[in-house]
Amino acid sequence: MSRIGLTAQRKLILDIVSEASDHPTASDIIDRLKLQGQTVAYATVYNSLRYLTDQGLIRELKLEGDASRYDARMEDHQHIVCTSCGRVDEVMTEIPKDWLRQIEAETGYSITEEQLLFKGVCAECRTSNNKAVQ
Amino acid sequence: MSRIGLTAQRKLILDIVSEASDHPTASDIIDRLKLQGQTVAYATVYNSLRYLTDQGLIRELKLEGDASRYDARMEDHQHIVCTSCGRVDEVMTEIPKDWLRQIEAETGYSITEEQLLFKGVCAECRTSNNKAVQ
DNA sequence: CCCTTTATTTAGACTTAGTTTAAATTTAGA
DNA sequence: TCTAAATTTAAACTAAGTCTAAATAAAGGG
Repeated sequence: MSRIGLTAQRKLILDIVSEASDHPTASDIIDRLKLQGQTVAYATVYNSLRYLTDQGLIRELKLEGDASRYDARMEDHQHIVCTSCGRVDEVMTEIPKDWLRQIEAETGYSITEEQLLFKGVCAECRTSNNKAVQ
Repeated sequence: MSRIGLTAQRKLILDIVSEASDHPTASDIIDRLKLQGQTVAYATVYNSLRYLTDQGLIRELKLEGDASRYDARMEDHQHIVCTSCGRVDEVMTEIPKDWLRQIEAETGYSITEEQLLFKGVCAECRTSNNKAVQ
């Protein structure tokens, strides 16, 4: 029985996710590793991201687009994406407990997790009369 | 300027999505077309799904797994997925308005859309002492 | 109606994101 | 040190979806 914990590769990847504020994709992470002059195999990046997710050290997010994004903020929170510029911000406001209880009553499920994605236009895009996606 | 509306292929696909209660994927839809003895090109299924989504006739859902799912119920609603058996149900309970206003205040966004995914264990899985994902 | 233009469908090549495989390497611990 | 288990690696592979260019269908003006 071994309890290796963080290998060098996993640590590198955890550090990148922890220091990022933009919820990077696997491919973003590969780019940043290259910028640091590190070479980590493609599959190792994916394996490590799964390992870190399973260990509860990071979270996998499926937001817009095809590629999963990763987030090292583990406090309970949700996300909001700007339909105009694409930035993703954190939503820290807690989900109303009585609303969750209402949903459990309606559906018969016992809820264990919530993945909430809000979309809208961020303050910057609203002020800079950017008429993109509105 | 032409306003063709529904071609034969698009109508076939809309009917499949409308009659389904299981949020089918593109590949599910291709299977069901084959079962009906219809042949619609692969790319046409994707093109049609996008067209129908753009026209507001169906909704694209990104739930668990890699493939998008499609839903013809257009009333404002959300989804809940059972972590034990994988079934997906609709959540009709409305999002508390004051909570949304709170999030707008916190983030500075003006919210235009919500994609909320709840996870939990459905009533059936709980009673049939299925210990899978708990 | 016929002709031209525009939209749609089609097959198949291609892309992107991620998984699998099997060998090589590393690590842990007896 | 030696062995067994875990991890990393490169490369092949898979799944989901997009793109391209040609073929077909439909619309509208004359």
